[in-house]
Amino acid sequence: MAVNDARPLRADARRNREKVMVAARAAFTEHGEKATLDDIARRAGVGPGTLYRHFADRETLLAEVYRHDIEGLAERGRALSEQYPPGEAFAEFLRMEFDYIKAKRGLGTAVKQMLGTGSSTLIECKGVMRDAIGDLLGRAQEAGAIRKEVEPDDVLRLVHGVVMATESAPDMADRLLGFVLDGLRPPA
Amino acid sequence: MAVNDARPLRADARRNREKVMVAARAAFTEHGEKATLDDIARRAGVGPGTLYRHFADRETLLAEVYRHDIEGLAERGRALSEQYPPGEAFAEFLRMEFDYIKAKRGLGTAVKQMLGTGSSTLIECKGVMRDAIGDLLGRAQEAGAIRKEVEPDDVLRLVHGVVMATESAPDMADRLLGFVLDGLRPPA
DNA sequence: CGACAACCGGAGATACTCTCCGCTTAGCTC
DNA sequence: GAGCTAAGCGGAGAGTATCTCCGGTTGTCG
Repeated sequence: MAVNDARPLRADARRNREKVMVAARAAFTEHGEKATLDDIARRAGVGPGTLYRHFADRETLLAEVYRHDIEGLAERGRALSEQYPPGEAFAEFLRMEFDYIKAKRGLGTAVKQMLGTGSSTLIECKGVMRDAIGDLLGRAQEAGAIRKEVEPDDVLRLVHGVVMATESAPDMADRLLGFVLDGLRPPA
Repeated sequence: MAVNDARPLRADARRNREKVMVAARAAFTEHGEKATLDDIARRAGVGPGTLYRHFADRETLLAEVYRHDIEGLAERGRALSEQYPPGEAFAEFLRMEFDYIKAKRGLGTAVKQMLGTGSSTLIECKGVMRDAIGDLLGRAQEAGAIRKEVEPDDVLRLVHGVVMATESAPDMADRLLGFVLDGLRPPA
């Protein structure tokens, strides 16, 4: 729906969709994940009806904003693997993912809750992240920096977990991420 | 409020408060953290007004239910330290905490979100857990099973994180918890 | 038992999500 | 550029959840 229709959106519709996305990103960043949709519509200068035609419900909107960000993250991840040695690149990527979710107060938690509902957009996001992590992880493993039995999903979840657990205490983030990374390294 | 008032509650009020707690625990376990409060009141056989006099809002109620459970957990934790050797007791406690939050679908996430709001009940919970963990952690550290620089707060947050991250995939829980525990052990 | 404070409960104020539909306008055709 | 058509707009409002207020009721104490 609204994602891949036969004919392209009319110009005004496309504009409005974009305005809503921008307003939504701002609102979610500012008020946490529970910004009201009517308010987002108002900020965007469109009626609630317009917002809801483009995004079926609050979760869809949230997921769409998230998807956009995730794709940017994965992109930067690919760049990392060319700038750093394998082990470093991996650790650096985790820190990056980290900073992102940290900047988005509560968004991570909200997204996590939605994963249970089976949103197709989020499943897509997960795939994108899994690929990005999988690549870096594979290299790190070949280089002997990370245990062989660790899988991309493990990393995905661990990072998410640490992020969520430190949303209210960002200072601890690096420290905890460090412990987790140690747990992924091969035994000396 | 309603926690430590000068005079004790009237008998009927006390009864109602208890009925609401029971209904709330059932509802939260059954419908996840978003069971409606009016529904809880109905189940408990009281009016919404009564519910809201005892528990200022949804978060307060959730926190109160949580507190009750946490105290039980901490109690069981103390028992563990007498049944197992230090390192084992510690690991076993984490698994226990784990199973509890897992059983409570989504409650962990909800509680976590509230930590940011500074609920006094939850701060108390955290204190209780920190003490329980601190004790087991201290013994494990003395026995050389866990690194010296690990602090109770680290453990608290890591476990919470893993729990939240595996709410939608409980099968991975043990595995991830294992990685985290490895990260807390002294380097070989 | 009588009086009074504590407590009850439900009607309803408020707020939010999401829908429906009459009006507007972009974009194609001639 | 004028007219036609369907895509799109936006706001009124239905549905629902949270939380409040207050007239009536009931426990408790002298």
